Amino acid sequence: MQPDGRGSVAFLLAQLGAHAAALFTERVAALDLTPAQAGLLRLITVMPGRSQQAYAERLGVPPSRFVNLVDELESRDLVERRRGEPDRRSYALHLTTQGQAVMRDIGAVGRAHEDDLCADLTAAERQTLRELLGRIADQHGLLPGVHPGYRRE
Amino acid sequence: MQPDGRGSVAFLLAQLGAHAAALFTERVAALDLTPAQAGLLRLITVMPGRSQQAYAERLGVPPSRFVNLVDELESRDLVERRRGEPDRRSYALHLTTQGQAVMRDIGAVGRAHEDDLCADLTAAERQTLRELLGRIADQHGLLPGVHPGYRRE
DNA sequence: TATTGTTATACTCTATAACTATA
DNA sequence: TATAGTTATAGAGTATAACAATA
Repeated sequence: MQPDGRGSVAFLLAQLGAHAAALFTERVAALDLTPAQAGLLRLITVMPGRSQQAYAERLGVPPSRFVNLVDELESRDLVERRRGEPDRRSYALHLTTQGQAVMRDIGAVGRAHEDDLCADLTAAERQTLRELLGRIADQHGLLPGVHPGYRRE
Repeated sequence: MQPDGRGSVAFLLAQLGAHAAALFTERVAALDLTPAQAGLLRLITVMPGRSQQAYAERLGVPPSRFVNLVDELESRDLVERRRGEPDRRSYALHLTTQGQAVMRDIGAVGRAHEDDLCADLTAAERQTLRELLGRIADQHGLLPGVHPGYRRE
């Protein structure tokens, strides 16, 4: 523990990260989504039309689990599987119109989440914080938008 | 996603938190410990001699799981159960001499972990980061030294 | 009767690997 | 024969609740 009694950067990151993730889980639950589902919707938004394999690999999720994730979203008409062309073994994933609408809701949830979390910081302080955290993320090779703890949500 | 393409503070916290936790898991595994075991050893160091119930409540771990945690540490002679006085239903927990030695190893691991994580930041930047993170942690009522994600490690 | 700690059990989540269809 | 996706299954980890000892 450090002189201020709050702990190291590493511990604060782990502690706040878990807290932020738990808050986000609650918030997207209001949209009847898990964080994993929300994350996949976002990824498809950013890079649409890829194969399931491509998304699964990027997220670090084993195929067997990924199928389930897509099944849930497809059964709710948020995501559409389209047979691959010309390789008909694969499926390309796309958001439906409903999926795009839900994606906008997720964006609103994300902004509320951010404001709640940083409520006590000024705009300048948030910017400083984002820069410092971004530097660490860069240095450790973390992909923007890909949650490492994704592997179990 | 933010203009710099790295994401919001909230997302960076969740992402880096999971990454930091994963790195720490690897490091303490070298001591043949899980993060949960290391966390309990630390808690007993800070406030020794309390009842199992007191520790379990503080960590937010259900009693049935806590028993297991103590069993593992006791079987390795790192922690000792002492019958409560005068209430003989309870057990007070203490570190053994071996447990104290392991606790020193955990401290060394923690410092290496911190240095690795913050390698690219100056001392002043680390301090700034710790202050900003500490403010958020305070605001959200997080207890120093208590990992929320503790509930499943 | 209530409380501390323990044990039993059922449930959820996961990865591994077998399987189907296309190539 | 190899690959994309799917399904089956067995294992790990968890919380709930029944239990034993002490108050």
